[in-house]
Amino acid sequence: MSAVKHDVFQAIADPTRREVLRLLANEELPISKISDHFPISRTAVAKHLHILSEAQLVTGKRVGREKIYTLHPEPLTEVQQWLSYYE
Amino acid sequence: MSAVKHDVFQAIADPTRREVLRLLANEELPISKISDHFPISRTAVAKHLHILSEAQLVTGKRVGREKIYTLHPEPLTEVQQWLSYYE
DNA sequence: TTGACATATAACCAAAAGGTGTTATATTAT
DNA sequence: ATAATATAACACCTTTTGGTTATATGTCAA
Repeated sequence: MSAVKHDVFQAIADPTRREVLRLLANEELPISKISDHFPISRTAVAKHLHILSEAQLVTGKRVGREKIYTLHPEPLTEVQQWLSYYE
Repeated sequence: MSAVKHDVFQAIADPTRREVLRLLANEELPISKISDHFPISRTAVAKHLHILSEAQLVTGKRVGREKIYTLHPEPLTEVQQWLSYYE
């Protein structure tokens, strides 16, 4: 799970990660709140968030003992541009 | 390679498969011609084509001893629609 | 009819993906 | 000070992915 290993196409390939992005579109959320929405462990959700942050789709800021994740949809334009070829 | 249909998001996650789609955007091609463009074996390319066809992004028609693949970009609209949420 | 060609199929492999549970560390509330 | 909370960091496991090679089958050309 290194710094530039995951690209945006890979990041959005997983349905759980797409749902995470949807959640964060509405509001910033800590890991615990995000993992409440999924039937998997908090550890697994944290890994998904790490992959999303490698793709620069989210950032996490420390607030007290929580880590609050924020959506950054900008990298999705790469997908958009790739798709535009087929319209 | 499961019998379960591959999702279009998963299909386009792989860079080789995205390149295959680009090639087929210009012209229909048999497997052998497609695999000329990649440093991997013909078998590997055939597997990628199988995944793309599970996602309904390509179809293959038998012509003599060749199998000619054709692009069908329609399923990409699912990605387009998913992306539109973030614009 | 024989040989070359195009693809299919099968067995196999290493690495990555997606998950688990446990333990450690930092922060907050009592 | 202690207990509870939130996350991080491991170690570990199973399945999937992306690739290989070898062999079989069907088609075309000489």
